Amino acid sequence: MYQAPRGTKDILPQEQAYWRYVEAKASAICQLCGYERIDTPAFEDAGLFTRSVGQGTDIVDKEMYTFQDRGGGKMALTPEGTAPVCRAYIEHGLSNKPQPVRLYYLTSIFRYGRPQAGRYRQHYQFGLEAIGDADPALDAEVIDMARQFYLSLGLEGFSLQLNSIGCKICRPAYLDSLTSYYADRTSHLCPDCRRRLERNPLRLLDCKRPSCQEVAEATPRSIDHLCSGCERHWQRLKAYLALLDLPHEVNHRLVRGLDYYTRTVFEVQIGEGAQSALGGGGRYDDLIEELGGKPTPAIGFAAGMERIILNLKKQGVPVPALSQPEVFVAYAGDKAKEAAIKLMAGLRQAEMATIAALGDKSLKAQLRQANALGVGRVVIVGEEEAARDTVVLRDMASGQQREVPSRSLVAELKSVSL
RNA sequence: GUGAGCGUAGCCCAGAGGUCUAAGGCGCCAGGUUGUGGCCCUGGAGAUCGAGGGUUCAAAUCCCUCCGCUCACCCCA
Repeated sequence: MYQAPRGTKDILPQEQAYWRYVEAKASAICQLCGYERIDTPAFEDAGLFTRSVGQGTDIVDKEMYTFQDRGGGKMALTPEGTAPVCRAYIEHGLSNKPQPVRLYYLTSIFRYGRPQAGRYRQHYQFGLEAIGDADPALDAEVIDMARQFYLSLGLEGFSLQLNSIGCKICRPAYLDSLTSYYADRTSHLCPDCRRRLERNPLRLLDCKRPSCQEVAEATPRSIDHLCSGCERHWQRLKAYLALLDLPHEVNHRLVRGLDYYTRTVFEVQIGEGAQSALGGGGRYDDLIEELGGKPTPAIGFAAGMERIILNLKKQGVPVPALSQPEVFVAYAGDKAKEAAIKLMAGLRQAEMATIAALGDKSLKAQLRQANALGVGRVVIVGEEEAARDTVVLRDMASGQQREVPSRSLVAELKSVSL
C-alpha cells in the first residue's frame, strides 16, 4: 500500500475549512495594506538558495531537496519564500514600479528533516515582502501586519520578539566581541556550541542547553554594537512601534537561521515547546544586490500555515463552515431519474448548488444521504410527478413538503420559505 | 541527522504467547412502511493485527530489520 511520503500530508475536505479561513485572513490583511499576490515556482535553480540563504545554514546544508533535472541543471524545491520573490523582483524589473513593491504569497515550502507535529517536509507558508525602501516605518508596517494577521485569526497568547542584528558595517565588530567573550568560556559550552563558535557565532545565542544559556546571560548584545545607521534605524523602529501601540519584547538572543537578515529581525511565538514559532521575518537589505539586482533594501515576514491551524484547534477558535449544496435531488424510478437529471442541470444553471446521490439507491437511502450532508431542501421526483411534470419540495428541518410544478421550482426555491 | 515511545477495520479503541475463525463504539451499507431523512431496533460489509523476516508445537502478543507517527534534540514555519 502506498502512503503519502514521510513528512507530507493530505488535506482532506474536512480540514479545508481551516485552510480557507487562514487563507482568507491572510489575503484580507494584505488587501487592506496594499500587498499584491505573487506566485513563484515550486522549484528554482538551487544556486538561488545557496547564495541567499547561505552556505553553512542548516536549510541549505542539510534540508534542501535538490535534484538534477533532465537538462542537467541543479534545482531545489523552494526551502523558503523570500529568495524566489527577490529573484522575480529582479527578473521582471519590479524596481521600475513605485517603491516599495509590496507582495505576498501562499506557497509550499520543502525542507528535509525529521518530521513532528506542526513540522513537515512539505509545509505551507503565508509570506509577505516589502521591497525597495529602508524606512523603519516599513519595518513597523510589516510587523504590525504580522500582529494584525494573528489577531484577526482569533489567536491569543502570542508574543512578538524583536532584535536588531546590525548590518555588514557593524556586525563584524559585534561578532568579534561575541567570539572573544565565548572564547574565554569554551569549557562551559556544549560540543554543538563549540562548533558554532567557529562556523556561525550568532547561533551561540539561541542554544537551548541550560549551561549554554547561563553563559549567554551576560553575552554582549548586538544592539550595543550597532553602527550609527543601524542605531538610528533601531531607535526609529521602536518609536514607530510605540506609536502603533504594538507590544513587543526586545530579545537579545533572537537570531534567525537565514544568513541574509540585516538590522531588524522578529519572531512571533506562541506557547511553549519546540514548535512555538508561529512566524518570523526581518530586514534583508543586501539580498537583492547579492542576487544580482541593484542595491535594494527590503523586509519580509512569513508564517507557517500548519502551526497556525494547530493553534486554532488548540484554542478552539471556531472557523466558518464551507458552503455546501443547498438542494438535493432525489428520485424513484427510471423515468423519474431522467427528470431529476434535467432538473438538477436546471438548478445548477440557475446557480443553485445542487447534488444528487445518483446510483440506484432507494428513496430512503437518498433522503438519508441528504440528511447526512446537511442539505436543507430536497426535491423529490417519482413516476407520478414525472408524468405530471411536477416535483415534491421538502424542507428537511421542518419535514414539510408540497408539490410544485417543475417549471416554477427555481422560483419556489429562491423564495425563502416553503 | 541523534535519542526515546508508539503502530489492531475509514475513525476511537479491547486484547499482552494457545479461549482470536480478533471484541466493542462511531461511521458506512441494507432492512424494520411495496415512494420519504434525523431517534430507535435488526442485519451486513469492512482488519493478510504497519511491512518483511525470525523464535516457538503455537505469535496481534516475544526478537530483528524496514516504513510511518509522536516526543525531545538539531533547526525552524
